Amino acid sequence: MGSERAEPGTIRPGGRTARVRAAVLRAAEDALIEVGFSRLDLTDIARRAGVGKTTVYRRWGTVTRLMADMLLEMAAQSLPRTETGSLLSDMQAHARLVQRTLADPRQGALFKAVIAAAICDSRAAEALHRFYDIRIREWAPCVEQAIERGEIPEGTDPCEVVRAVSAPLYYRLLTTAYPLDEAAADRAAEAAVAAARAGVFRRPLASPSQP
Amino acid sequence: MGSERAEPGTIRPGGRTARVRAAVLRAAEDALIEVGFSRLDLTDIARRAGVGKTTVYRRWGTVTRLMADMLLEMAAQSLPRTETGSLLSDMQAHARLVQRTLADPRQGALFKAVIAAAICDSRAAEALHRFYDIRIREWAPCVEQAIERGEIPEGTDPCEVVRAVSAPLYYRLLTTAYPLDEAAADRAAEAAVAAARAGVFRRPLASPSQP
DNA sequence: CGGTTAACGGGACTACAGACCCGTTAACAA
DNA sequence: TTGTTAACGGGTCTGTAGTCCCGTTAACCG
Repeated sequence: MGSERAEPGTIRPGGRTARVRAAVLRAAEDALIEVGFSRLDLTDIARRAGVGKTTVYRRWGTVTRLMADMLLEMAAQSLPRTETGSLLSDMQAHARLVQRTLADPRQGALFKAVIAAAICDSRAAEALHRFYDIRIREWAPCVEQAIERGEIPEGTDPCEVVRAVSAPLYYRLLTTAYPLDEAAADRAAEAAVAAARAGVFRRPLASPSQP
Repeated sequence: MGSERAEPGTIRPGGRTARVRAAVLRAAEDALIEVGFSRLDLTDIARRAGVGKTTVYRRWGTVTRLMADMLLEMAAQSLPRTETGSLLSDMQAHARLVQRTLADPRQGALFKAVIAAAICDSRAAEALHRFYDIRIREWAPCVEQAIERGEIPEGTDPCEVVRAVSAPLYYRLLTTAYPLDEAAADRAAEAAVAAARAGVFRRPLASPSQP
């Protein structure tokens, strides 16, 4: 993120290196959509990126590490959240965002691929966990405000509510052939809010939400 | 399943073939746990199974098709469901079953792997969808009885309720590093039941639940 | 039983992903 | 600028996953 001073024995993230990284990540994304996760190979990605394959093998080494780096990049681009006055509307907005993202052929394939990568490699898994941690936390304030408004009980774990909205959409994407439509998104939001109102997501004691 | 008559040009699923299939599926499962999905290769599986690698390549051809066959096998072994007198207890039983399965290192790795396979290959995806369709339907009667008892509204889609129980557990498994404990299972069951009581899973009109 | 042939298995062959070597380019400091 | 060296890239080599050929085994039939 920041710019480092370069002393002897120091990395050089400047111009060329950054350009190579961007080209490779973009090429990897393209290749991912075209040939799918399992058929990805670094030689092909290097060719697409117009970069020496030695470079790709030296910097990333494996497909899954490259995917982990893609996740870092994805996490860096933060998305804006809406803030209407009601928890249901906010969670509906979140659900629709997730639904539109996963339903889009390109983005959907990308998300499936990073999940597959996380299953295959622990570093990719770590990167994926960080990514979702960030994304989920971005929506937590909506839930906190709902608590302050008295819509849902004191002590409710905000992140659990936000996850409860996402979960059914991902589950549907991965384990069924049904379309990810707006109705599914709305149901996910309604279900999470109903459960939150019922006090299901209250923390048991004074323990942090993220152990 | 059934036994066929063998006319010229007919398959021979008898003795040896079945034995080979069983040995290969078992070896694939072992290999999966030991080296992980991404490092699976058919030559190694053939060696583990004590079977000619030509056989494995001829019958399955790719890792993902072998995984699809594993899913057929998994779907064939049906599990018993509990039937207490209350929806919450039934859904808690379901949630605990899913939680214990996914939390078990062996089974957890297996389930992650078949999901990864489904992401990589459309045939494996189809097999996975069938598998979950069966598993989810097995628990639907609990929800139907709850409707008859008047616990939840008429017109509730039973499968959607059962999926709502599983979803948060799978989401937690795939996108976080948090442990899949009993508390998570209970929360999943409580959330689904609360949403069902609120009428979130009623079908919009007289349309079938599975389009 | 014996004949037919689906299915298995050993071993040779091939293509190519990934490793390695070493010369070239261009960040960064002075 | 100029020097230093991190990082890039072309070319070559190698291990091995996956294919192919062909002889062997054992299901299934009559």
